[in-house]
Amino acid sequence: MFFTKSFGYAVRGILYVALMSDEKRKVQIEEIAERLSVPKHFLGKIMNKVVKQKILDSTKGPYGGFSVNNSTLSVPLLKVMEVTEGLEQFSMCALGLKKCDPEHPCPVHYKMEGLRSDLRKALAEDTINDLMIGNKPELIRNISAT
Amino acid sequence: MFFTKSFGYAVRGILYVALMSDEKRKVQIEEIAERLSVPKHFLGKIMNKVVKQKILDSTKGPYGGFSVNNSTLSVPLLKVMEVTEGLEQFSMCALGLKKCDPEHPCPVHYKMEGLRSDLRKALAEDTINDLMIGNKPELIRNISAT
DNA sequence: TTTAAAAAAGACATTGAAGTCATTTATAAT
DNA sequence: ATTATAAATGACTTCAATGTCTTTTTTAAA
Ligand code: FES
Ligand code: FES
Repeated sequence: MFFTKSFGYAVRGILYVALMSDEKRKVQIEEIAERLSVPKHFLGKIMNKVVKQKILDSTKGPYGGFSVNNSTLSVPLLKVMEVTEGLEQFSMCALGLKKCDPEHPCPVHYKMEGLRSDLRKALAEDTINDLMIGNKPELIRNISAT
Repeated sequence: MFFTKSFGYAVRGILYVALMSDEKRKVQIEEIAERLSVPKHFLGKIMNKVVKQKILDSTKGPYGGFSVNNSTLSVPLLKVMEVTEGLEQFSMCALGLKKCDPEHPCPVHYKMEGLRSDLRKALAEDTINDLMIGNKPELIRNISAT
């Protein structure tokens, strides 16, 4: 795949919270990790970053957990990528060379630049909300690892 | 970048040999590693795989080294990727889910499938020869890490 | 046939992503 | 105030990609 596991965990975790935290209920890391078959503590660290970047809210203590805020649904996947693995990918040479720019184009530079920008555009356009079309149970099934 | 370092080393190594082994001269790993600023022994292992897959020829001993064969120039980059890091990327879920198919599409499946197939197509179309247009010294500069 | 050169092979070391575990901090209910 | 709950934090382990070093194998020249 193009991304780190952290990115996948983050997207699925955010999505799960967005799908489940209907009313006042908050969603605990325990539940997310179980339903998504994801390592609990590792997911915890990733969700922590997500909260620090205001993509989700969290509260400690009893009846605490993760919940959406007023920006959650409009967060683009590119933002999630930025939080989890950074955006260096998009400015790195596909062949691993130090510089990647039109001044020092490796033999695949122009082609790769096009593909990278396609991917980046797709991630910038797609928001959490865009991933939530469809019926809830099916969506949840489709983000669970089985 | 989308690829492993191994892939980049392989492409650059093959390209260097294709550019330098004009006449009867063979190119040694020592020279390749130096010119491309790549770890010698690691490159050696990668070149070894490349030779095993008949992308290049090699001979041991004095006056030995790596040389192009009659298929080298028509090898697509996809083949180089297959040799170095495999093609699993193209059938893996972008979110890390076990299955990746239209039966179990994650929320980014269709978009990612499109992007992946664009990349795959680009790599399948582009051959070593396609990367060799232009003047030799500049090409060599452009695959050196500096 | 001996020697030197070069690739091939194998045994380790390093590194960063991923994962585990224990402790600390914050908070809601009583 | 105390307690229980849940996130946050930090120390550690694991694993695969990468990188280093040494030894082995092959081959051409003399
Ligand atoms: S220089 Fe290689 S992709 Fe830009
Ligand atoms: S199922 Fe996720 S990319 Fe195909």
